[in-house]
Amino acid sequence: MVQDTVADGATGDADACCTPLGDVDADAMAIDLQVLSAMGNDTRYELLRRIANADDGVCVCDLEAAVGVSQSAVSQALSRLYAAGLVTRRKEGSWRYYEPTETTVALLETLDDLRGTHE
Amino acid sequence: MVQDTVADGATGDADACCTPLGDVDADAMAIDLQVLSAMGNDTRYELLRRIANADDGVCVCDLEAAVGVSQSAVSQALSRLYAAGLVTRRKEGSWRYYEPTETTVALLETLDDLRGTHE
DNA sequence: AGCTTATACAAGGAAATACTAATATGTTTC
DNA sequence: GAAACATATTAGTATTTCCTTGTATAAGCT
Repeated sequence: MVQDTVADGATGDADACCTPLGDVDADAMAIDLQVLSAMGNDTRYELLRRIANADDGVCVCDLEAAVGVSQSAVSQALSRLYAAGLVTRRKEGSWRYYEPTETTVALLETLDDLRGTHE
Repeated sequence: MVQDTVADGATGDADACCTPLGDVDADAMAIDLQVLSAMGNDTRYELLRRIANADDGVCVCDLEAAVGVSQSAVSQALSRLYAAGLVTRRKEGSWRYYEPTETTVALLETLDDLRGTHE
């Protein structure tokens, strides 16, 4: 397993205020960024919420009606969510059903908890 | 408390495959999107990780050395993280120390857990 | 086979983003 | 108060993003 890290430019000279900081795991960062940037968009977030709300899989046609963008935009958004590991897709006849992954469920739950409790 | 929701375009006619989907809370969405889009960026994610890694607050000068962008860019990134409620800032002399909020800690932990366990 | 429906892919453009450079503000030190 | 340092703000720009239109693929129907 590659254990690459992003270099810490400040390593070496400890100035008045500057203490060297722990490095960031580059692989983890890449994965997390995929996830976060995929979720962090109006259209995709809403699609994800709707997919997560439904108990069973949701087909694309449902989603198209729900969010205010073209069929093509929905398809692209879903592809991106899929690439980020946030949804699974299953083909059934000519429809395609999307379901949330554990990652999606866990993150949305965390977000809900945070909003509920504080601030 | 306002309980606004994003309208579900498909409400009413139930087609062959289309079932109406639960609506998405607009307030929750706005907050979550602030958080997710703030975190979902290379520079800001790395800053956040470094801030979260440090036990005590981190001052901007540390961070500037660590990530490969200008002082101005770091300042802007930190402002955005602050606006999203992901860090607190405290002034001490001419330095400014940033610390992670509970939101940051919880989300990064969730992401770590997810990466560790599956896939 | 041809038509319709469901979804994906490709190309282009408008809008948002994230940076740099320059300047401003505030703090410490001399 | 002036110089030096730490951070923020502004303005401009290059890149990226996200959507639309148009086309392709694939399945179901007649």
